Amino acid sequence: MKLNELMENFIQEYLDKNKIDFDDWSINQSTQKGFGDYSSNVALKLTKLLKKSPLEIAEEIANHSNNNKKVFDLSASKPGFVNFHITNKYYIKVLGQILTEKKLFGKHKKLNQKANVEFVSCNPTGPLTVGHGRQAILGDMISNILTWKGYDVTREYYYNDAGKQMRVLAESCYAKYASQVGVEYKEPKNGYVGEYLDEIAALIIEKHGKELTVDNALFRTFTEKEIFKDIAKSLKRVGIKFDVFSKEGAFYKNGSIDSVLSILKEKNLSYEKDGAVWFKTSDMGKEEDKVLVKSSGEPTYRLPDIAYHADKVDRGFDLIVDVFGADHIDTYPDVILGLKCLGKRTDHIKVVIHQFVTIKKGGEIVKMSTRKANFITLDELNDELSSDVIRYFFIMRGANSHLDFDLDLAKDESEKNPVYYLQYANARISNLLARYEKEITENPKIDLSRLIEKDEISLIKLLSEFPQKMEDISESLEPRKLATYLEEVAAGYHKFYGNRKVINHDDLDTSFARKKLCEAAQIVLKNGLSILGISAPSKM
RNA sequence: GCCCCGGUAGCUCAGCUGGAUAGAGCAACGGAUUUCUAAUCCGUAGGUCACAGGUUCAAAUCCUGUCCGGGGUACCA
Repeated sequence: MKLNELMENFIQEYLDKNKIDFDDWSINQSTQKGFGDYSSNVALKLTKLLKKSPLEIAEEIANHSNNNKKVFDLSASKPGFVNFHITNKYYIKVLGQILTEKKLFGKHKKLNQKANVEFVSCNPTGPLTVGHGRQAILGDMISNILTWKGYDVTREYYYNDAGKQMRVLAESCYAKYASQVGVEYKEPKNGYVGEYLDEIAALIIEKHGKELTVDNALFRTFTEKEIFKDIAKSLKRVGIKFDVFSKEGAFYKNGSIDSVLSILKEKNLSYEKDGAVWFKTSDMGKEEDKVLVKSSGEPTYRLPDIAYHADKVDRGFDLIVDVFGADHIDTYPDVILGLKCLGKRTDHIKVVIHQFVTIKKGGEIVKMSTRKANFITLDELNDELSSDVIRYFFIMRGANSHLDFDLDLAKDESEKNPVYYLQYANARISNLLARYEKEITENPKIDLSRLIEKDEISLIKLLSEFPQKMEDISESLEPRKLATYLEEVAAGYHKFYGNRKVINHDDLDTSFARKKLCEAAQIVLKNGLSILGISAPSKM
């Protein structure tokens, strides 16, 4: 049984025995030293009900019969906490478990459930920016976390290959083409102007000659293909691959957009006004109705989004995660509403919203716009920093906080990036283990209970928390928490390493036990780093 | 206008489903090194948790209001 269950049972037994019906209590890690490893507020919460002083209740609970003396001792402390002191014996047992389970330690067994994670999903109108990078890495790590949790994960990229944006892109590309072949053509209003389009135009000339006219479909298809190639390349450089690409166009072709419209109309949830089709969102608690089909006859993004999500639901995933930028905060509820109106299941959809990245360059905040081409690309970042550093950089802040990305500082600080701290801990262990094998050839008996020093036990304690940590993270979908945890593990290891000599010819039994602890620390570090998609080199 | 996020050490940020004496990294200062890889460790200093009310045995954490900063807000996606 898990540790937290054992502790919960202990308190529950007390409540049952005294016929107290009460469940508003919890057990938390103790923040203060000297009060055990975990503590419960149950006594404090019970004061009103029992009309006794909290300390008195706490003492009563702490003193009631404990069937788990091998796992924990108890104490009560002011103002009324029940403290659990976990025994070394228990930790030693977990250490043995880590060493046996190795790569599987903390990993959930197969759930036989499918999860879909949609992320990046930006239209192929230009290279990926640093802003997209945050989402790419966040989504990738969330996918890893869900895989670790036991899901079969599909990574999906959805984009619009059919709308106005792509038309403007095609025309912008033609404008570049025209200027290169010496034909007069006015650039479209709000067109794209980035240099990448010059290159694509040149490529079109090279492959298809100079005689093309503006209505040639190549300017759309070729450009889309080229830009997409580029996007895929940028993603690959930070270790990201997608399983499925869904195109908006497909939902026009297979009729699902029409069918969404007709269902909504049938249910009297849409109406026509000013030549447009409106979604009666105001009937469902929204402030105003939203447009589904513009008066031009073109749907807004909302409609295909609903059709696309309906398709995802129909594909039978047990969990659907959408990773969106902050601009979707107002819009995704419409999509969910749409699904509900179609009678689709929505309770298994999780939306992770991340705030935007603001870029500083030369001390100035850069307003990013793909259209105006004053963006910083993920590739530029990649040219300067390693994939490991980039991955870590993006999740060092919570997704829900703005990320001020100072490009100069990132380069400057890449040497100080905490990712090296983690990697160094791992490299240190590798080196030590190799050295151990070389120097000590005897095979002493395994006696892990020789680990009794404070720094040893607290390291094991940290390691033992890994499975629960992953459990929490797979709920909250916050990779940052894993990074923070791994930093603690690395710190715990470095501390242990500084205090204790592992290789000691005069005490082989202790040496061996310590070596085992090093192995366990490495197991947890490597497992964690693999989830973050960060390498664990054995030498640095 | 409406919506979202943030305001915690000099700087960058953790902590926020309420719990005990508010943490880490960087920067500053002092120490440890014939190294099991110092990309490390130990210590010192640094705080009115934006402000004001409220709820509670208990508030950085929850509620209300105010101020400041960032972002979003189309018949663009």
